[in-house]
Amino acid sequence: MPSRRTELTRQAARLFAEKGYHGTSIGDLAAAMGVQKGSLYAHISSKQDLLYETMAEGAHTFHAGLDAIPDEAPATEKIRLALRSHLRVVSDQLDVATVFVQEWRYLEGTRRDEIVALRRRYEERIRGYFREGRELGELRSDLDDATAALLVLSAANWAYTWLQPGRDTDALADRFYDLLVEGMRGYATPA
Amino acid sequence: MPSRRTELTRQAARLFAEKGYHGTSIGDLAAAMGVQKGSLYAHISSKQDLLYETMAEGAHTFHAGLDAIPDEAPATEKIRLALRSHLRVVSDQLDVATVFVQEWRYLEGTRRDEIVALRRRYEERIRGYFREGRELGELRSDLDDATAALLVLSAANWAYTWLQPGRDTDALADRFYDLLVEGMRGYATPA
DNA sequence: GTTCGACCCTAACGATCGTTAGGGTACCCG
DNA sequence: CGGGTACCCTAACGATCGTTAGGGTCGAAC
Repeated sequence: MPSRRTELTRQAARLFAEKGYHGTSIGDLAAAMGVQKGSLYAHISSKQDLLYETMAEGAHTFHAGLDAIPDEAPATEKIRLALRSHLRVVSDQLDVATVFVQEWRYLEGTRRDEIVALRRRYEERIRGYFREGRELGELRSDLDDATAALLVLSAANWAYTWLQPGRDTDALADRFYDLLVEGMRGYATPA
Repeated sequence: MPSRRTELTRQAARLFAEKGYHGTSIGDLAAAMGVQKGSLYAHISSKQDLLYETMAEGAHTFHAGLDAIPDEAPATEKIRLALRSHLRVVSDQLDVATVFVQEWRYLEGTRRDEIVALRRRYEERIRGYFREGRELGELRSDLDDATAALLVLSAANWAYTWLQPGRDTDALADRFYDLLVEGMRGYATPA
């Protein structure tokens, strides 16, 4: 049985995703919990807490996905698995992922810096896969890996807008991956 | 000399992009105009007006970019030009583009439906280029054009987060295009 | 020289915001 | 039994929200 505290963060993620941080009032949160708004302050010390916790959970989950990728895998495989992981996280925790992408700028103070740093580090891990793939000869030697990483990160970060939970995200990720690796041009696949 | 009215919509786009719609108060707008907040209501009838106008301007500008693409061009060229156009709009009107992507959900009533429909139509025009390219044999016959269009739209819609004004957006667009067409794999480009 | 439109002011409205203080109930553990 | 912990209440706080009413100034047009 989930404690009221964790239930509150769940509802916060849901409402922040749906109406935005500034668009969600403490009263909305309280109503979702079936409680008077003053009562929430037995669990939190400010509304910012809820935003921060949602963001921290998102950052952790995304990073944990990359942590599960074996170091010894080929770089191309790491890219494929990273795409899979990312889409799976977005699908499994759509609310958290939505808030993570959309509402980070409403974080204040040190916490904001912390989350921004985690975001940046995530992007750099992805970029690293591409650099590795180029340097080890798995990818075109003339590959612009920064642009390639940006393309993958765009697809990943945009996913919350269209991904519907319950879909086979692995297959989706593989479709993206295939497209990126093979390209769209006719003669690239003699099929 | 720009009228105060257009200056107001400009400032609104800037502040909405920076702090979000709900994060921007009428007082903030008034301060940016060097005016008392009540005075704004000589120009608008509600805060929503400013959001709607920014959105409408964004929708119009993006569509106008596609309108300039010649019908008789090859589909692949249309895709390349569409990417160029989109990135140029984002760069030239970063505030408007940011609001267009981030704040549309705070529109209310009929206006919201109207803007959402324009968004959808824009996406469909892009998708059409890919379908055309596949059917006319410019692209792989087994191309999943929905996925390919989604990839391009992801890159386009995410651009507001990293694109800095003043950069050569045409070159950027071409890099994206090249990557998408040729793919990342080594043997796809015999150097 | 008066009328008109564009522009801005002050002052206040009712509503809602996030937050606090202080008190209360119910259950578990010693 | 006593103490603690988890949870919720009512009532209010000062601040800020979007919006309105009514009045005022200025320059251009007729």
